[in-house]
Amino acid sequence: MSSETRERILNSATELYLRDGFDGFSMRALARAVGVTAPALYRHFASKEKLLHEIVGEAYRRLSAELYKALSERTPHDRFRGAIRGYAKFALANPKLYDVLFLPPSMMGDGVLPEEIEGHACAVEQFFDDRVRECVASGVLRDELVTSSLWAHTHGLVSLYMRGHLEEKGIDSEEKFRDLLERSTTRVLEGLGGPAMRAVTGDDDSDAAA
Amino acid sequence: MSSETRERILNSATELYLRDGFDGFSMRALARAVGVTAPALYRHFASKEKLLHEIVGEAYRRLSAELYKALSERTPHDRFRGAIRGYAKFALANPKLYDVLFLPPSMMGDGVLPEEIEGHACAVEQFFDDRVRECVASGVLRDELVTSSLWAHTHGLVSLYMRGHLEEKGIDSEEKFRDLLERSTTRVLEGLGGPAMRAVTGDDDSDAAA
DNA sequence: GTCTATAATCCGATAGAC
DNA sequence: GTCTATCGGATTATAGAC
Repeated sequence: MSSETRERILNSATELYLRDGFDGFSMRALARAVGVTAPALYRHFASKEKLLHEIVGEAYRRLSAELYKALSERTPHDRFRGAIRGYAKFALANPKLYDVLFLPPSMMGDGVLPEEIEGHACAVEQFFDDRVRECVASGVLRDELVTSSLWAHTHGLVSLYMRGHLEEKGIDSEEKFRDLLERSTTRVLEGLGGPAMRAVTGDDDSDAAA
Repeated sequence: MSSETRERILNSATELYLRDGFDGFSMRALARAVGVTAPALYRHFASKEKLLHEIVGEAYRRLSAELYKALSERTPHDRFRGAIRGYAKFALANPKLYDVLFLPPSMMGDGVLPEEIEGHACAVEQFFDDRVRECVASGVLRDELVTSSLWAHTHGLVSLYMRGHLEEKGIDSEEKFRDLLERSTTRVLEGLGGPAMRAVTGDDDSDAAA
């Protein structure tokens, strides 16, 4: 039963953290939300900072679980597209936890993040690197450099959607967003440029000829 | 003289905001920086919240100023690339101000954002729409739908860089980031796919043939 | 318009009873 | 494991003298 209370604290803490930020987050308000008194929280977490670090760890754990599902796909391209879908699925299913992964550093406290969390972050990046690398090997992607471009495109779309910046363009439901993500990813892979694009970028960027 | 003092407060406030972020910002620290005492600030701003709203307005003003510089370029494509550069330039020069433009509204204080700020946000989106539209008209971009893809790609890259997620890939300076942004944008316009891409996306996505 | 002084509130964390 | 009580400190904001 002890871990059940811990879980309840952690859930409320995640919500409060994303609403109030690191400094705005208060152990007292958390205690009120959970329905206990403040000192009781210190039976489960050594300090405010430690508690918040656990939230970040949980976020990475859930994201990783979703990503690794893509490994059951059969081709590099399917695993790569599956990874993007899993990434977005995690973000839409856990919007607050997703926000945690990209919160401004100023809201993550003064101290440095524990090594365990840094490890989780590296693992996610490595996962995407691996997906891209095997796509390059099979000729589906141009080169390893596209990892940044694709991650940026995916994270950017998710981020804009979750903050309502795509509503003016008619993207007002998860279904429409998933459709946009699929079509936008395909377009990015094929090129956003129109018929006149080659003339514009072909002669002043050596990367185009490589 | 009265508005001059106000300006001095606002400048220091912006600076402190850039250093400490939304939560770390304190009226007392601001008073110390300006060289007056805290109560004096309340002669010029009704509350901390009102003062911070003015800072958000300042953020949009700086972003817009950077964006509009791109209008002096001579072709739609140059104006569009210039807009992306200006967007990133603002973000790198004012990282904390950039963050606030994408923070959930719940973290911007209790009340609703002033209408003036909402107007600024819409103006920025309209600006990007216009840049894409004239690129479509001149055949440099495929269609208006790429606005989301390009904004997402740019915002995503900036966001990943500012949170240190690109350091493992050797992007550890603003100069390297600007170079990555240029190359990644060009690649996205031309397509990230390799020689085998058409076979993968050509038959199960009708958008490819359009 | 700025100051000193202060009210009122909130915070993280701990001690010790139960 | 949770409680009451409390320390030491921070904050926003106000009152009233000058």
